[in-house]
Amino acid sequence: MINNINSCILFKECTVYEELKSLKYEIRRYNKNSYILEEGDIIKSLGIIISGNAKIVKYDEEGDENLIGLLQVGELFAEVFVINKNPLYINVIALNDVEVLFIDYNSLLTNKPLTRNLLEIIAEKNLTLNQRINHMSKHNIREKILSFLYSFKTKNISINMDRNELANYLGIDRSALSRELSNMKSEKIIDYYKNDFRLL
Amino acid sequence: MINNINSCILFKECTVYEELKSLKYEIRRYNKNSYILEEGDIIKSLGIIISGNAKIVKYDEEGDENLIGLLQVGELFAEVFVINKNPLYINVIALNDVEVLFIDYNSLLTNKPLTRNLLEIIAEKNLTLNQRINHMSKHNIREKILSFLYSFKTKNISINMDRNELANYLGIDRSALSRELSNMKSEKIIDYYKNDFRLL
DNA sequence: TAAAATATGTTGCATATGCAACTAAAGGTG
DNA sequence: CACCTTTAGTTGCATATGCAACATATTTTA
Repeated sequence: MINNINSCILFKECTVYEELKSLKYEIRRYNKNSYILEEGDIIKSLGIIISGNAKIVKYDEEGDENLIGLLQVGELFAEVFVINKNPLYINVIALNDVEVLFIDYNSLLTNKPLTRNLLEIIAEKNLTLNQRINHMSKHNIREKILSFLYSFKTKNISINMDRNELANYLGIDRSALSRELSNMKSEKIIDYYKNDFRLL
Repeated sequence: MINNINSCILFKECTVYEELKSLKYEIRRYNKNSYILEEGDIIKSLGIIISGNAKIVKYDEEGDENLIGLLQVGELFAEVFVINKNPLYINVIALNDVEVLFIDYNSLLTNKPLTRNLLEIIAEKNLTLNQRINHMSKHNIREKILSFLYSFKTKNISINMDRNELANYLGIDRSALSRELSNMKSEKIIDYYKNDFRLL
């Protein structure tokens, strides 16, 4: 259902149907576990999930699968590879039955609002990556956690990662993260229950 | 001298003079040590260094200056803040007498080749940041170093960072970096002299 | 070329944190 | 509800690495 992506930021302040009229695009369907994009591909279209879920993975030297991210309806993927004409070094795999809208990059560039939105999306990712680097650059776990929590600019924080994901995000060991969270709780620096944190 | 920026990637496959005709822009001059952009500013123009050098810094909680990067002739700065309309959280300071070309973002968007180039620049930065995160995510110093060196895709590597900068880039201690480099040299995993490295 | 400044290497030491292995709690499923 | 799976917390231990302080090497400046 194309309507699903009305909420996609790429179409911010646009009507999907209207914009698509002037674009070169196609809709493709994928079965569970099939490859939507594969390492080495050179792609010329932006992909947007219309229905279903997908994962982005990378295989390391030993061939182990490495989860980079999850894709939900309305999410864009692999934009930077399209823009830079670089061969993909990630894989995008359907987690269930998935529909994808592919928009030809060249035709998208003729559309000013969409181009502006694309720029915004990538610039936003840029800031996000920079933020993560800032957290990771801190010299100990406590500072990493605090850097992360402060970035929410509020005392009450709900995060959308479990402990494992948070540990990966900050580049630390899960058990060490748990340990330090405990310490900080007992020192009354923070309080938390599950994924809700509070700065004291 | 506007000619200095012919090499700027923003003008890739363009003639600066030609493109500027259709753009809203201005050229500003700054004395050594003056602020080109200041934390908190909301900016609507992309800046490009035409002459001189500048630094990008951030002040931490204690007010200590933190070097984020250096700007040379032809380099773009603070693009992501322009695109996202976010207030700046960095400062750009002239290291000597500096001339800056400011191009109004809205008018730039009307120019397809420049917009495409801007997208490329930001996408490229994105990949660079991702790469750095990959290095930093490794679990020990040796792996960080190797991840960094492998990313050059060649056995002979010249880097443009000194040890201190490299240590910061990888998020580790300088002396620990030196130590590990020594170890790797004596184990004949790598060889190096100054900023030239070789994978064995 | 001497002297000062900067960059890199070395080393001892303390400890923060990764790792492994386990326990406890929560969530999901039939 | 009982069972299984997933997620989170705990703890002992070994060690990699941060830190500090110094030594050496290289570059810059006058």
